Order: sequence, then C-alpha cells, then structure tokens
Amino acid sequence: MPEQIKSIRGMRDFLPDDSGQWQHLETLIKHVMHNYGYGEIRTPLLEKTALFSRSIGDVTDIVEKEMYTFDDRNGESLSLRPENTAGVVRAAIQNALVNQQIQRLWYNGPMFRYERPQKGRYRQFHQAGAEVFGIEGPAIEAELMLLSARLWDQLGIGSAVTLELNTLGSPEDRAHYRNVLTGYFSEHTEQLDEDSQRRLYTNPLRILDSKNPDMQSLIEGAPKLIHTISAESKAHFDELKNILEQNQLPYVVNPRLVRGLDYYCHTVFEWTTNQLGAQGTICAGGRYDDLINQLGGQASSAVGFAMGIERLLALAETVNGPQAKQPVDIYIVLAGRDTLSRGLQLAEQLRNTFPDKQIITDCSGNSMKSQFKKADKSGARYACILGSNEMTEGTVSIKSLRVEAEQMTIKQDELAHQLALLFNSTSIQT
RNA sequence: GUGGGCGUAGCUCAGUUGGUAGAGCGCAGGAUUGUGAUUCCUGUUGUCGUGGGUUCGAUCCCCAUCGUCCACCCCA
Repeated sequence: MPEQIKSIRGMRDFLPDDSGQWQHLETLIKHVMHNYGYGEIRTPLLEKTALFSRSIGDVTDIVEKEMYTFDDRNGESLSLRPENTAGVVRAAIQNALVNQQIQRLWYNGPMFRYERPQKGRYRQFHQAGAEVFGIEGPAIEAELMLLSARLWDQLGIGSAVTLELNTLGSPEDRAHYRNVLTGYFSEHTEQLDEDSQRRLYTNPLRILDSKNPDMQSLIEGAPKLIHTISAESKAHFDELKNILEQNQLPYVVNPRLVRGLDYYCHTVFEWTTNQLGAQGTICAGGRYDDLINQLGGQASSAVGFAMGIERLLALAETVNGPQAKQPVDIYIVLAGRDTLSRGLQLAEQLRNTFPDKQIITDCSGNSMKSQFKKADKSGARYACILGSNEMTEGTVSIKSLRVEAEQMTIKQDELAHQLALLFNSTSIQT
C-alpha cells in the first residue's frame, strides 16, 4: 500500500459529528452581529507580510516566528493571516470605509499561526470578531462587551466566563509607562527570569503577565499604569466602568492585562474562563486608535475584538455537555433489491412535500434487522417500509419508532399525506 | 523554540520479566424464512506509528524520526 498523506500538524478536519456545533455557533454569531447592526466583511486569507509586521509589531513572536510566510512567484513576501484586524483595517482603508465614517464590521474565518499545538491552540484556528471605526468614546467599547456577553448567554456559557478590563492609556501614556516599567525592571534584572529578560527589550508590559510564581512579588511592586496615565485617559476608563455598571455587566479590573499585540491603547479586555486549562482566553480585544493611520489611512479611532471559535466550542461542550445530533425524521427501510428504485422515488416525493425534514433512504441492501437498527440509531421518528408485500400491493408501511403506535399499511400515494398528519399530531403534543 | 506523557483492531484500552497479540464497544450474519431494547450464537479487521540498532528471535530493550496530548513560550 502506498504511504498515506496526512494532514498538516495542528490543522484539523472537522467531521459531521462536530459540524452541528460549528453551525450552531456560527448562526448565533451571525444573528447577534445582525442584531447590533454590524455588517459582514470577508477579506483574503493571504496578505502582504508587511501588513502584519507594520500592524502587529515587528518584535512580537507572531510576526517573528509564527507566521506562514513565503515568497510569491514575483518575489514578494506573503503571509497567511495570523489574525484579522490588520486585514479588516487594510480593506477598510482601501475601500474608503473609514474616512470620517462610522463602520461596524464583523468577520469569521480561519487564521494561521505556526505554533506548537496544544489544547485550544491549533495552527489553523478560527476567529470571529468585530471591528468598529470612527467612534471615540467608551460607549462603543461597552457595546462590544454587551454584544459578546449576549452571545455567551445564547451559547449557554455566560456563567463560565469573566470579563477582565484594563486601560493602557493613550499611546503617549503607554510609551511613557513602558519607559517607567523598563526602568523598574532594569533595576532588578537579577530577579528576572530568562523569559522576562528577553521581554524587557521586546515587550516589557508582558512581564506583568508572567506566570512564574518567583516573579510575583517583583511584579506586585512594579509601578501601576493606572497611576501614570493622563487624567483624560483615566476619565475615559472611568466612564466605561460607569456604563458597564449601569448596564449590569459585571467586570474585573486586571491591571496586569496588557495584550500581546502592539497596536492597542486605552481600553483592553478579555473574556476568560478557568475551565480550559492554559488557554483560558476565549475572546479578547481593545482600542487601537493609531492603527488606521499607521497603515496609511486617514486617522480614525477604532476598537474591536476577536473570539476563538475552537475555544468557545470546547467551553460550550464542557459547560453544556455533548450536544445531541439532530435526529432524522423519516428513515426508509427497503427489503429486497427490487424495492430500491421505487424506494428512492418515494423518498423524492416525500422531499417535495417536506423540504425541511431529514429523510434517509437505506440503500445498503442489508437485512431488515440491520436497517431498523440504523433507523433507531439515527433517531428517526418514522420508518417507512417497502418490501415485497408492499411492492405487489402498491402500499407502504409506516412504523412509529419513538412512541408506541400500531404499524399501519397505506397506499403509496397517501404516504406524504399520512406522514403530514402524524407530524402535525405529534408536534401539537410536544 | 523548551520540558514532559503517550502511540497495539474503526473506537476505548489490556498484554508479553523479549518467543510476532486479546477484551469490550462497533460492524456484518443468524436464533426471529420481513421489523429497532435486551439476551444468545457466529463472523470481521492489526505491516503492535515509522526507520535503524542490540538479540538466535523485538510489539516489548536502545537510538532516531513522525504523530498526538499537556505545560512553558506566545496568544484567540
């Protein structure tokens, strides 16, 4: 046998058993976004590498070593998108969506990062997100949080997640704080672990996020950003907290929450859970007022977030348990080769009458015992049986598989009508 | 990129102090010459992840490699 070709590491197949949950979540997202008046945007999976190095930040690991980057045939460096904010901003600028306009956009699709796979982390993974352009105040930030909270409730995971908030201040505040922090940690380099010594040069704010227990007292002693930011930035953050309180959306201020990407300023937030191991962030975002200008657009404020679809599905399964597959409605049992053709014909007629029902024709030619077993497993409410008796008499039998009822044999041309009566009567009961 | 666990039937796993493998589930047929629980009977599938080494002999020991899982890093 020739060697099998396997999928690429960290890139998974989603099989029919999973796709019901995916479709459910994607439908919820679509409805909630519509509900808030957000328009869907779809951008290419592949962009120029420069887009990401200019937006995400040159020294982040994502750009340095986690992108799928290669040269196009004309020698230009391209990358599979590791996230979608950069692409959406690029598209908005290019299509003149941002000039002094308000835009509410959402997206859903695959992203790619060359990382070591582990629970809730894959090389091809999926994010849905929203981006809003042209609104300055904290109200729109609150709207995004309320929107996501609504989605969690609809998914049934509302009680399993926590909203964490922080502010980075204005870009100037952030730059200033970065210097203050660098100064503080530089005085204690001997207490920094290896990772944090590196972060001192790449992204000192990330040191605050360190999980190393030996570093915690040092981090506790670090200057707090909230004390160094401007009065204006603080007022912005206070107003946001006010709005959230008035809308009864609980939150926790986490001063260590800094986000990894370079473009954030002012409000940053994460929805986290403690039920997914190390990958506890299911959704994250914040304000990035400078990015549009950085990417060559007319300066405009911007805020957005992205949620990890795989993590959301994992959490929903943890919280709600495995979800049952949608049961089949009608299962057609065919006894004998000479019934197959007629069976397919009857199935087609039933589909004309019941375009929304799931109708399976057993084409296997296996024993009736086996066909009924399959019908039972499929969850079918009714089995329609066509055997040699029915064939000669022009009839078909209907057997109820879910509730006790006598099997009936009727004329074939009455089948759709009879099933319609049965479906109606049982749906009234339930 | 770093550290650790694990790769045996479609699935979940057992096993051999080194003598080339088994259970349950599933699947197929039958007991019930045309009927889904349960029960009983019969049958079914494996290059024991891959390559090399040690050995008379390796699924088992050693090395490498790939895959997978968990944590770090990074991040949704």
